[in-house]
Amino acid sequence: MSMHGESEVLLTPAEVASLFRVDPKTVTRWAKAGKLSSIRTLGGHRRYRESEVRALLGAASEPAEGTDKA
Amino acid sequence: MSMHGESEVLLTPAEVASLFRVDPKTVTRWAKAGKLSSIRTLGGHRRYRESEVRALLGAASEPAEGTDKA
DNA sequence: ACACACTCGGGTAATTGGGGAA
DNA sequence: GCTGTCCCAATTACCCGAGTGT
Repeated sequence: MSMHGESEVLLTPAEVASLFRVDPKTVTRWAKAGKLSSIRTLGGHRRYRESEVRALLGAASEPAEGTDKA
Repeated sequence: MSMHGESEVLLTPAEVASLFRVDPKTVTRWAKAGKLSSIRTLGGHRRYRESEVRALLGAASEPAEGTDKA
């Protein structure tokens, strides 16, 4: 066996949906809306980058950060 | 130049499956469907071209990039 | 030659995609 | 505007036993 250790970890729609506590269809909508990048299998199913999902999960919108607009 | 002549890097079904986050059997199905070229070992096992796999993996839709260029 | 992991083949559930409506 | 659920068709995942690769 060879070890390259260079692959990007991809997540299935169900995985992402589970992480966000939403329906898999909703994750699909996010991908369609361009809010989330997706890689397609040769059969057309979507795979998502774990790193990107994690980043989005970590992006909290607490009332003490972001833009002080209003 | 990046030609190795006939020394093309080949990947095993498990390798390709890992890259696409699918089951090795699914990769086999892609090969049967002609969506992916495969080379057979003398025993009948399939091997895949890394360059081809990489090219197919590059088909990712990104959210909104190239817009933040003020 | 032995052992172990992987891949082969076929068949059957589960998931996903797309559209549309609540 | 956003999400969850319905339909149906396609794709994918897991079951087995047997052969291959190192």
